[in-house]
Amino acid sequence: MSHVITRPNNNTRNQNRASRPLQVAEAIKNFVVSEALQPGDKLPNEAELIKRFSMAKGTIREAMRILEAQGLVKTRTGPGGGCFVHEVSENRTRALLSNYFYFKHLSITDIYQIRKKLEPELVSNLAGKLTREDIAELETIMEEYKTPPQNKEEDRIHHEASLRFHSKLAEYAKNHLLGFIIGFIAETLSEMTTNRRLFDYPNLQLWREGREFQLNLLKAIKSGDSKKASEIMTNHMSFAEKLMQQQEFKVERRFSDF
Amino acid sequence: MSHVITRPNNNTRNQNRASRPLQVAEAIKNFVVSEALQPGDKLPNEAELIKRFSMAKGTIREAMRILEAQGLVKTRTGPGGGCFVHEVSENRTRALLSNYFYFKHLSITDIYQIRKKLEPELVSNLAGKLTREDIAELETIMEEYKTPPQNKEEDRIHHEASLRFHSKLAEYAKNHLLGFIIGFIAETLSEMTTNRRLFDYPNLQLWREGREFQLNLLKAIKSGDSKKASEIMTNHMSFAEKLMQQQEFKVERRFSDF
DNA sequence: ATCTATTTGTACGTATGTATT
DNA sequence: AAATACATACGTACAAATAGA
Repeated sequence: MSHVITRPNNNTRNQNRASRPLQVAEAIKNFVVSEALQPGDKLPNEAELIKRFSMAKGTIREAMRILEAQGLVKTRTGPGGGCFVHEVSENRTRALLSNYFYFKHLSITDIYQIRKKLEPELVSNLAGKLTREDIAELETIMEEYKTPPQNKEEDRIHHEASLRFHSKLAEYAKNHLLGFIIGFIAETLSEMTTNRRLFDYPNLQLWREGREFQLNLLKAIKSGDSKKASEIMTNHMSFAEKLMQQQEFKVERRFSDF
Repeated sequence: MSHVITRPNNNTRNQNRASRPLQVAEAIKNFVVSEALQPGDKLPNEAELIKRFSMAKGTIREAMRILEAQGLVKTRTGPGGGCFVHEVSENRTRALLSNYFYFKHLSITDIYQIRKKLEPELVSNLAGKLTREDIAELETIMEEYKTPPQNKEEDRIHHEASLRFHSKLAEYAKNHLLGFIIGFIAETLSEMTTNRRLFDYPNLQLWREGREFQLNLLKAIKSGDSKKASEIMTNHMSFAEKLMQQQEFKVERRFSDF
């Protein structure tokens, strides 16, 4: 017997019960699970839900906004429109997670403690597993790194390209949890360092190390040398951490949009 | 000049613009950031927002539901009530993150790859840093572990207590990112294993190892021996992973409630 | 290209619930 | 206990978007 959407009976009075929209949202989530609905599947439409729950239009709509805010559904107007189950996107999840860290404060040390442990692990997994296309994508990013930076602007572009390089590696992770964490960290660093105090002149040492790192890493990955890849990443992480520490980043706090 | 809440002007027509409630929600988030509002600070009330945005009550309310779903605000009724900035709770964030992994699928191997790297790191940080009260809390959890399990039910209780032990350690992390990840994983495992296929009889070997682990770890932490603590955790992780692999867990997929 | 049917989105007035004073 | 100041819920009417004829 499958789960049925109905109005929860609140005979009990005056207690800490959830608001009606929240109740509706939870009921719909249970419905999705019990019916094993997949992304793209259609939920009952507004009119139908109003009937099933015996609640007002506004209440049902607020419930939909809750589910939408969580990224679990998308709605479309028009014929054939309605409310559809939606796979929660990585971007949205990252944004929600940054909201959590808006009031906490992460230091460079905190972030690099994780990076130093996980990124070597990641490249160790990837060694020998990337397709020609994957490699090509990484090489495209490296193109941006080809020449030494001539000015501050190029310095900034290089810095962001280097974080994109790490994000791209994260995308290839078979371990989705590992990939998500590393991707999240790369984005966080990218946001933190957008407004960073740049060196007074382009940093050639940084450029050289970064380029060498990418070249060596790619070579190790191509040749399937896990141990080597891991080592290269470990060394790079130590270098990057030291550099970031020196630069006294101005951490920009903000909420990410969706 | 600070950011001001006003109605976004959508002169443009018929394009992929965000829905009004979403626009309002984003505007309010920007307002919070620009005014540097802190948890507990009050947002303008419904009537006020209706005026400022020149939008209907329902639209404003839907926007509030979005922010509430993200855990960024809480509303209270009554005089002195209204909408208040709220620090996003860890539980809520964990729930949102599990939604993301609802459609991805994490294996025991995936999860333990992270655990094996991060949990030793955590206890290494904690060694010598815990207060008498912290230790006491951990010992309370260990109480549940004191006697060998007599039946399946006790076996289950022990298993959950052991995950709570890890969660508790995560709470003490100074590195909030590290703490969050470990706490999230512990909760995920706890959910995954609620319905696990238990052994036909209480597992004494598991109990013995678990208890020994907790005792030894606590000793190392008390004495401030980071290296020892890390080692003990590493060994325990290997043991736990092997055990989990053997048990062919039935992974229960569901959305977490709030 | 226009109309039509369908479905969500917006607006608003009213009534009710809830917590503080 | 009553008044007050809010949020919550309801129901209707109409606007906007979109697929298909």
